[in-house]
Amino acid sequence: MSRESREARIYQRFLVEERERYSDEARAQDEDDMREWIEKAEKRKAIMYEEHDKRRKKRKTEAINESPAATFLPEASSSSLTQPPASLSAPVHVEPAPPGGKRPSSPDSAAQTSHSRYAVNSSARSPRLIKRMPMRMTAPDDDATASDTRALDAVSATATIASSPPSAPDLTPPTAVQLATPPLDKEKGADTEPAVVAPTVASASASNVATSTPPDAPSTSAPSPTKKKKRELPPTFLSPPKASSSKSATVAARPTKSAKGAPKPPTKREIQRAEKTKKEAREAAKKAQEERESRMTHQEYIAYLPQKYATRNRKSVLQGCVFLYIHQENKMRTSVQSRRCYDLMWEHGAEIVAEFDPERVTHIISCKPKLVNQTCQACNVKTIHDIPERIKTFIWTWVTGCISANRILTAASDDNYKSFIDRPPIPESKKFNPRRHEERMRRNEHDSAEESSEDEAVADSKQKTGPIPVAGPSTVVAAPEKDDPLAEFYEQARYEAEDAVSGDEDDAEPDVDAGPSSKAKALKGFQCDIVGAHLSIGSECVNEDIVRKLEELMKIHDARRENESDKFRVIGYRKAIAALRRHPTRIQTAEEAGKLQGVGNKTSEKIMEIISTGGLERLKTERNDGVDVMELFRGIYSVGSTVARQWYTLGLRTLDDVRERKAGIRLSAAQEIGLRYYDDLNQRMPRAEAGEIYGMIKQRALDLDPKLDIEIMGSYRRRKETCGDIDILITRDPCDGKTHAGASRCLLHTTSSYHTCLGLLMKLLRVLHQDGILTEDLSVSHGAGTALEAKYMGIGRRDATSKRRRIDILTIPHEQWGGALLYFTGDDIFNRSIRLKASKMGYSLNQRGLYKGVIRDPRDRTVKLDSGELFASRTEREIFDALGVPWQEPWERVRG
DNA sequence: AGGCCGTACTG
DNA sequence: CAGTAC
DNA sequence: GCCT
Repeated sequence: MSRESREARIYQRFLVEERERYSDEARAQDEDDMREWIEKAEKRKAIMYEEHDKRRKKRKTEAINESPAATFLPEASSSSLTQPPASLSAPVHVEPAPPGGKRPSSPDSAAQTSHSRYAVNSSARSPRLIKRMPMRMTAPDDDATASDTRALDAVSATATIASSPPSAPDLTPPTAVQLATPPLDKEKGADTEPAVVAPTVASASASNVATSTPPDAPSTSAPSPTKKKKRELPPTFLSPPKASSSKSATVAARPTKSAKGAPKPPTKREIQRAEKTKKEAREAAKKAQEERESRMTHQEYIAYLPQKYATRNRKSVLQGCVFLYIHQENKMRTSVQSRRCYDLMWEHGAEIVAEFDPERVTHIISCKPKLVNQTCQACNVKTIHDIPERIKTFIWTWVTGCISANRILTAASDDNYKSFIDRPPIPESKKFNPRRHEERMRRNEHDSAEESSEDEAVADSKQKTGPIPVAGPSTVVAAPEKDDPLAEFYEQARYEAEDAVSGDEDDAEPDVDAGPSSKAKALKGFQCDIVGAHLSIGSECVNEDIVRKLEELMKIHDARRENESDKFRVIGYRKAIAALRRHPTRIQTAEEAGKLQGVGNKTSEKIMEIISTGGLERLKTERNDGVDVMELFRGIYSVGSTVARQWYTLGLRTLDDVRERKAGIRLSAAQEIGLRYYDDLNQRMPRAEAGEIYGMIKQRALDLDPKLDIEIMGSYRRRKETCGDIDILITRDPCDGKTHAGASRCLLHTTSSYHTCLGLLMKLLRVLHQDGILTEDLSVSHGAGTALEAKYMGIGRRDATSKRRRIDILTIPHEQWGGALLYFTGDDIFNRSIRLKASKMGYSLNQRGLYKGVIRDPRDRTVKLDSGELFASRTEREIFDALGVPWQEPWERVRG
């Protein structure tokens, strides 16, 4: 009550102040803009989804008919170049239909209409509108592509006009700013979105529930606290997968309980020590347990499950299912992953069998896609079609999907078809529903009505929401909800995460009884731990010739990129090269090279060859013009290896080919911009210029709100002599009740003050466009209009005479300053390294901060079953300390 | 043999 | 979802 | 590619 009302009061004051700055007329205009903006955005999004869906389906069917082919062809370009004859001479912006004309007509017409609309837009807009009203959407929303014109469009358009008149449309295509739908249209968006009035530090800690809630109706009227806050924590969101692992049946005592019961009174140190001994005992037991388990066969482990979980209640999500799990492992042992999968399935109520029994098995779960052979083998059938239709075949992600949705997913309700192994398409449409119903009836005799009657798709959206990480000051640990069924799980996760740190802290604490303090804790071997790694970088490298050759080789692999492993090969090369660059003395022998971190056998052999012969055979044999062309194409912003190869395969060889849209290629808005300023954007700018542009932007931002915190990051912050782009980070201390965000949806609907809805970033962009500092936009994050966290990516320049430069602007919640700074300062290798270390220590590091207690899907580590809890993020140093990484100034973080 | 950073926008 | 970027 |  008190917090809400105080926030409301603060917000009221904020409104009053804001109102004073606006004339009635201006406000009315802004309100219109905003309303219109929201409507259009929602409509457009709907259309886009629809279109996209259609297109995807179409493409799918096409793909089947067409041969894959498209490998790297060294020559034979000329023939394909001449293939679409008409197009080459045709006026540039008339796009030739793709060969075969499979696509709907939209592309061509879209390109044209958007051009013409561009003209209309820019001329029809009254000067006043252009000036203070970039949100205006004049374009009718008739076709998906053209309706891209929006938001900043007007502003960027004006800027573009200056440089090249619309009469040459081929040179100045519209700046298709993609100011996509604001998060407003998602329930979720509105909720997670921080309020204009962010809770103060104190109030944040006072509420242990989720994040700040936007002050509902700031004034009196009927506040509707009902629907919004429903979601705090879905009753049974997901379950502790990890829990099982630590649950060694032998270790009965649940340390979590005591931890929960005894909050703070005893000194921190005492608790830590007590926990440490407990933890050690636990760990020993756990390890022994793991050891035993790993020696079991799959069959044995499955048989052992009931015993392992004898003392625990099982969840019911998967109740009634009988799973056969398909894996690729040696039958005599079980891997950790498989065991975790078994655990998870069992814990959620599934029965598991080791051998296929068509009478019993209801689902076949494959640990990964495409294990058709293994599946057939396990089921003792010839083809996958011989498996009775009633038995569903899914891949593992389906299981985690079911668990987080808390229901059995079906192909009908879940369009994630990837979760399903390809089976004859018939059952899906026709027989599926009745059968599903029938099945459901059978397996849910007990908990009946509610489940079977529900519309799954709808139910899904209700339940999906996960727990929201507490974004408070990192020192505050929110207590889990008393009646939250997952409380104990969170507690467990937290406890385990602390294990990871406490060891490190021991090292720092002199008083702890010597003993096992420095156990295995000190994780090492991470690039980020090496202090002074940058020192040998600045000067010209003594191994430059070697590096050159290896870089060549890397580029070749980069260009080829036929499969996933090529990607990692490139990363491997990059690391080796970085190590070589850092090495201060001339490499003399292969052994010497091999000692470097990141340089292995293969590379040291190559190095040896270079040293002795001065060249690399491999370079000569592998090199072809494809590599050069791919490199050329990839220089275009937003063109990556895939597109570059596509174009090459289509016969394109030069940028002019691209400009002329040979072979009917189409460019995205960003690619078009990237192409237009190809030369500018591929050139690094002198450090001084970056500083100047930063200064100009900072000035304008401070004009809007003097209390902003603004910092330049990236290579500038690392003190590089030249900068590839300009990264600017903006935040604002919410201590006075204001933030840099705009109003959230609920405010928009409960007040009539739409003008306040424009977040700082939006306002700033407007100004920068007006002043000609920003000239084009590449992408603007959804939250730019309203959210605390938003990212802008675009192009700008110091003045009309200088080159165009990449500019990124980021706004973030104040408490994430450290995490964001760390991340956007880099460099790349340092980031990877420090994140890897975090992950190995049981944390997760991202641009928002360091999280602990993150639970990942044992199968797919990128899937988080629990997003964890913010652990440190206020300052960079806080994060370094938590990870045991020695402090390094930004310019000391250079690794590549 | 299995990893290799983690997240967001576009279309 | 794939591709791209940071 | 490299590393565990």
